[in-house]
Parts: sequence; structure tokens; C-alpha cells
Amino acid sequence: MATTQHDHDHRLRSGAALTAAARTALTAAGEQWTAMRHSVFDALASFDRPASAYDVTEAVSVAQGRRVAANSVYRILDLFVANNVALRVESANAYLANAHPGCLHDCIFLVCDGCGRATHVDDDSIAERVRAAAVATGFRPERPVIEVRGRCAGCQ
Amino acid sequence: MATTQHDHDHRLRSGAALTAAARTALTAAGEQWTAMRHSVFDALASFDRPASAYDVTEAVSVAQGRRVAANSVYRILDLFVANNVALRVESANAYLANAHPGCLHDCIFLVCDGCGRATHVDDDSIAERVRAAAVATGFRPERPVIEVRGRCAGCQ
DNA sequence: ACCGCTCATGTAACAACATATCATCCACCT
DNA sequence: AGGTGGATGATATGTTGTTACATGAGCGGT
Repeated sequence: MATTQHDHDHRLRSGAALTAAARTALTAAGEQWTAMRHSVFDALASFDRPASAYDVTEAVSVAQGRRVAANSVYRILDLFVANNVALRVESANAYLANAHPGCLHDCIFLVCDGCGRATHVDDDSIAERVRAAAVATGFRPERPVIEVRGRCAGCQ
Repeated sequence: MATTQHDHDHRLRSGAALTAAARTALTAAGEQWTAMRHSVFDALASFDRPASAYDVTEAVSVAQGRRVAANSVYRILDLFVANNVALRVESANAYLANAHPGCLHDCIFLVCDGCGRATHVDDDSIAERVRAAAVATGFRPERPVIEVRGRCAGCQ
């Protein structure tokens, strides 16, 4: 099946490069890059699968050696999602660091019910069809949620 | 844009006909149609938008004049979802009665952030593309979740 | 230096969503 | 009557998400 692909590099960024990209994106949006936000982002990025807000809270608490409140983490995650620095996986109530914050997609997640990992597919033609199907009914789409639960190649 | 449509009647069923269809589907699957299940289904069907399990619990409690426990309702809703008698809207943590339990689709929900109502689009060609995109990465899709948050025609 | 403003974070409580565990009930079979 | 299995009840707890208000850091104006 033919798919529409965009042309930039989608190899996974990691560590400092990822954090730097997040920082750049956030500051470009006029938001501050605070120590707490840095900490939350690093915690989020340290997971290799979608992490719940409480998972992140726990990780931040450990990293900081003090108890951090979940609602602060929620606030920051919401900010990240609003600025495309993190993504929310609705069907898992969980969050992922976005490796390409500068690049806006209606993304598609493949969420493995075996290992819990999510892979992220960008096929703008599919998202575009979903939006078009919505528009055809008089609906004004804001945020498509396209996720697939199933089993990844390693968890058959 | 061209869409793939199936041919059966999609006018909304209501009341007794809807309940009868649910009953038929459930019994055909070898499950019992108990008074409690009947009650939960009627409560669910009485909403004109996706209802949370606790909304349904409240409605059943009122209808029965006694306090019903949420976990019983969850069990029954899960059973309904498993048998395609109800559908779950992931991005809203809510459930909908399925007007066409006999008819299996990967359905697409348009969820209005204004009025909370969801409309349900069947476009098998879109769902098929989503599945295909998953398969192309070695993923085995079980349950596509395709939902669009936005504003319905009446809530612009 | 001091004030007042804004924004980020902390604290505490709570609300909403979901599951676990074990008890009880009831229909059915023997 | 006694046993079995499925459905439901009761109770508790776990998980996810929000609200309200207090505190504090930074910054510009005077």
C-alpha cells in the first residue's frame, strides 16, 4: 500500500539531543524551560514506552530526592502536549516524549498489549482521510486520535 | 472524497427494538440476558451521548430504586463491549449502546467537545488503511481506535 | 530598595475511573 | 439434598485526573 511520507529524519533522538529539541520547541513557543520542566521531560524520555503521569511523578521524585506532587507533573505534561513536546496515548492514559517537536502530525500509535511499547507511525494520508470523513459530516476536527491496539513484531 | 459504504440500514434504532437487538446478539453469543443486563443496557441506551460507567451506574440505581455497585456495571459493560453490543469511546472513558450489534466494524467516532455527543462513522476503507499501516510495520492489529475530537455541526 | 505584577510550583483535598477479592445467590444437574 | 458454575453483591483499594488556594521566584517600574 502506498503511503504519504514526509522527508525528514525519523531516527530516534536520545538523551541530550532530545532534551535540547524539547527545550528549543518550548522556548520558541514563548514558554519557559524551568528546572522542573527539564526534570519532567527527562523522566518522560527515560521510559521506553508510554508512561502514566504517575510513573513520571515517581521518576521525577526519585531523580530529585524529594516528593513531587502529581498535579505539578500533570500541569507540565499538559503543557508539553499542548506544545507538541509530548504526545498523549489516549487508549493507554499515558504520555510519550515526542522526538520531533518541531514537526506537527496527526500521529498514529501502534500500542502493543504485550510489552506496552508504542510505535509511532506518520502517515499523513490516513490522518487526512480521517479528517475528511469528519468534515464530510459537518464536523470540525481538532484532534484525531488514531491508535491501534495489538501485538508488536516481538510479542506475537 | 469517495468512501466505502456498506449497504445496510443505519437509521437509529431506539427503545424496544434496540434492546431486542442487543438481547439477540448476546444470546446468540451464548451469554445470558439477565434482568441486570437488561437494566444496564436500557440505562446505557437512554443516554444520547457516551456515558461513563458511573453515569450508567447512577441511572441503573435510579431505575431500580436501590444502590447498584459500579463494579457490577463495569462487568456488564465489558461483556457488552466484548460482544459488540456496546462500544467504548477511549478518548472519553465512556460507553455507547451499539445500534447494530450484528455488524462488526472498526468504527470511527466523532466526539464533540461542545455537547459531548458522539457520532459514529463507518468507513471500512479508512479502518482498513489503518490496519494495513500497522501490518506494514510487523504489528498485528487487534483493535483500531479511531476517534476525532472536535466540534459537531451544531456546536461551531 | 521597594512595590506590585505574573507565572511556576507546592500543598491538600477531592473527584472520576477502574479493578481485586471474596461472599452470596440462584438455576440447573445428579 | 448436595454440588457445580455463572452472575451479582459488598467492600475495599488502586489508578488517573482536577480544583482551590498558598507560596515563591523573577521582573519591571518607581
